[in-house]
Amino acid sequence: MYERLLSEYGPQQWWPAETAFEVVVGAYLTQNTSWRAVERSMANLAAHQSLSVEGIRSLGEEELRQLIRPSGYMVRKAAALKAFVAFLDRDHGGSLEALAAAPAADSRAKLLALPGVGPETADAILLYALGKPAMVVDEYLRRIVTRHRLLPEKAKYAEIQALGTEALRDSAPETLVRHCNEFHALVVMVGKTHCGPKPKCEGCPLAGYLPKDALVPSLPGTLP
DNA sequence: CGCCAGGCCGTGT
DNA sequence: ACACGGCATGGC
Repeated sequence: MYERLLSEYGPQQWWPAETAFEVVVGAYLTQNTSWRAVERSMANLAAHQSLSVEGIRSLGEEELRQLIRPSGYMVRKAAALKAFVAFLDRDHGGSLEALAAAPAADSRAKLLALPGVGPETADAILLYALGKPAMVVDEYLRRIVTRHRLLPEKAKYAEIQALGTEALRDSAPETLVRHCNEFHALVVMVGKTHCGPKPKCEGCPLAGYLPKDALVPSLPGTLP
C-alpha cells in the first residue's frame, strides 16, 4: 500500500516547517485541527517573533492563547506549549539538539509525561523534529487499516503502529527515518481526500485493495 | 446550520 | 481497562 501511494503521489519530503521547533509547535497545534488553521496561528507567532523557544518562553500565557486562537483549544494548547519549553529548559538546556542526542525511547517517555502530549504528538516530534525513526499513527492510518480489514475496529495505537512498522521492515536503518516520514506524509495525502468519517473510495489509489489475510472480505457500511 | 479537523484528558463504569 | 464527553475555532 505504501508503494502504491508513493507511485501515485510521488515523494512528499514532508512536514512544512523551517526549524525543528516549528515542527514541535505544529505538532501540538494540529491536534484535531486542520492544518489551515495551524498555519494562521504559526503566522501570528512568526509576526510576533515568537516562533522559537525563546519566543514562547517570553510570551505571557494569555498572549500566547490569543496568538494561537485560530487553531482552537487555546487554553490547553498554550499551557502545553509552555510546559514543553519548561521541560526543554530544565532537562536539556533549552536545546532541541540536546534532546535529539538522547535515546529515542527515553525521549518518548518524557514527551508522553508532558501535558497535552499523547502517542501521536510524541511520535510526530520524534520523527519530524528529532530525526528518530518513529511510525506516526493518526486517525487516517487508523481508518485505512481498519477499513481494509488489516486490523479489527478496536485496534489500539500500539497495534497499528506495529503493523505500520512491519510494513517498513525491509528498509535499511539509514533510510528508515526517511521512509517513516514518507509513509506518514502519504497517509495524510490520501487521507485528506479519501479517508474522512465517511470513506470516499472513488479515485482512491487504495480502492479495492484487500490483504490476502483480511479478516473479512467485506462488511456493510465500510468499503475495503 | 451541521459536520468536520493530522488528539488528548478527566471522569464514570 | 474502556467508553464517553469536553475542549475552541474556522472552513465548507
